[in-house]
Amino acid sequence: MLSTNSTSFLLNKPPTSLCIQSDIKTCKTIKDLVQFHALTIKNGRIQDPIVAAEILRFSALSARGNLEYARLVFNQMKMPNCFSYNTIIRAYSESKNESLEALIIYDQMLYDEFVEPNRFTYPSVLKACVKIKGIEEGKQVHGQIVKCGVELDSDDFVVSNLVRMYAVCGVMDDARRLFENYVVGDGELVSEGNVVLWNVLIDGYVRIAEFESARKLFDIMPQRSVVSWNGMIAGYAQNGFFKEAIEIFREMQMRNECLNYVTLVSVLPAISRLGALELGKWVHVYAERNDIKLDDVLGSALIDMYSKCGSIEKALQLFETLPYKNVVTWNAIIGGLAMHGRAKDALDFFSSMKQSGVKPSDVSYIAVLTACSHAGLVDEGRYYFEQMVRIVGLKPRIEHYGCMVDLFSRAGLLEEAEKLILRMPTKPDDVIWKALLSACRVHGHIEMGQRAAKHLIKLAPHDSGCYVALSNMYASLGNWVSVAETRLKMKELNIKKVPGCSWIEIDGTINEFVVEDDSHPRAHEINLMLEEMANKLRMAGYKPDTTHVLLNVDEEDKESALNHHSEKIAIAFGLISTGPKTQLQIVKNLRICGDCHASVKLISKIYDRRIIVRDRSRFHHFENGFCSCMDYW
DNA sequence: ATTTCCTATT
Repeated sequence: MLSTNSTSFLLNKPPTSLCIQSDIKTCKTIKDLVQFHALTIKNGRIQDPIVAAEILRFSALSARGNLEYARLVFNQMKMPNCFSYNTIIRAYSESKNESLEALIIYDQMLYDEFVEPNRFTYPSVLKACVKIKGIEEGKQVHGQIVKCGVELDSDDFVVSNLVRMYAVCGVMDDARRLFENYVVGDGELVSEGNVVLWNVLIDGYVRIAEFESARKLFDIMPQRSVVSWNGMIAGYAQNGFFKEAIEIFREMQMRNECLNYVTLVSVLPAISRLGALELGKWVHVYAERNDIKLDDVLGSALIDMYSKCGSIEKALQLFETLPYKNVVTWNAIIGGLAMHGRAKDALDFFSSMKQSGVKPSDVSYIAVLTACSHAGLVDEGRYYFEQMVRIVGLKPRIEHYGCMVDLFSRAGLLEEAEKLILRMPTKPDDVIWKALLSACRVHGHIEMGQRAAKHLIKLAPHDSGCYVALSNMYASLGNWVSVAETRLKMKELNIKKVPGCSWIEIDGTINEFVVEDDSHPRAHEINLMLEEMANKLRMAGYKPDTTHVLLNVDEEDKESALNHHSEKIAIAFGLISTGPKTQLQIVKNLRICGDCHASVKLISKIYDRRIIVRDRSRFHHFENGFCSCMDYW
């Protein structure tokens, strides 16, 4: 750009005057502060404890501060006052990895006969204990608080940090006891408007995934802040309770509760996972209309939402508009492209990322390897794996091995996949064996399939996945005796197959269907549509591929079973609920089966609809009889 | 003069 030159010229001009800061309030940068500091040393004002404390505070806590400088200032104080101790302790407790230093200075403070820790000291000291995960240190500090004799243990800030310390360390019994002693006096609930204390305890239950206790407290708490709502949403979302997260979010809107930036960032992953595009769009519009800052963090969450909800183009558009992109933003778009099977674009973005100076993380490589695996780019996958290990020096995680096993297995390089599993340094998990097993089924390699299944059963004896995959493999070979044996074994061990489940969002409502589902209010119309679809498919010359049906029953029954796979029901519902040519978007919990894949291709042509299906591992864009995955999946 | 809770990517 032409204008860049003139701008940088202006920026590079040296400052015309060196104005010495004479008041700390006018200091903007650490340089200003150093000048001011020098001045106070020269004129002796540094001896004034208040001036010294202010200098310390600026260097330790202001946004442009510098902890090293603060430490030097602190070390030069002959008699640091309580305020100075508190300031430096707080700065260290909030530091990235020097929190232990906060405890060391606190210890120093205890030995200093001229100062006593006060109610401003302990929140930071406790925060430092949490940071270093020091429950023993925390208990000691708790004792010191109780013993100090000035009733610090009835200060809101001290108590909520104590409860937080126990809660974050997972000692919920102690956290609860403290909370009850403080909040409930004489068996009566005392409401002091102390929402934070409630939030902290709820957060503790959420952390150990005790959602019943968390929800109970949330429901009865006398007052809720936006943080209470956000905590529940984030907790549900991070633990896989996506519907619950969205329900709470909806309830917030219904009650006209104030939403903020954190609310949106917390609910978006849940929206992404469910593929609720309409709701996701609403969040985007809400942020724009309410001046919620669309920065790299919220931007990354939105990019992930658009790509997981099928709108990879919208994700790309948004990506271009973000002025600042961090490594997560790049990972989101590269992972999105990979999911949509756009391997070349994913690799191009990966190189732009490096070019723009953002260092790839291990997650970036997961995205890149996923892209290779979905497109069958075996050599490229090998190349990037080697690059990651040998050049970038990242230690491969089990997920990276998973991608490589997947890459080899799908490409039919089963021996190489198995070799890698046997020589990888970490113990292969069930995901890895499952990747190999399902490839063995596709490529009809029964001996290796049985070997993989054996490992799988050992690793996850009560997971239905391996039995289903095994029985699938036998079924596709027509070995019904072995299918029956496998099924019997499942029955004996009381292992239930995870039911196939698909959902489709219509007018902002998520409609969920399981196999052979007829519980929907419009079930009758849906069934009529399913019949019509089957007829039209047959007229188009389609022959159902019944090897995907596990039962040894009549061909006719098998066909009927196929027709009632959850994704077909969802599509039928989509067809009757939307106008002609409207694009349909389906999300499925498992991988789409071969028969559904083949028939949805035709359905997209017969009904002239774009149909986007997100299955467990990737996106399929069906249009005019073809699928974007080019049948490689 | 100071202090607490909730934040994205596979």
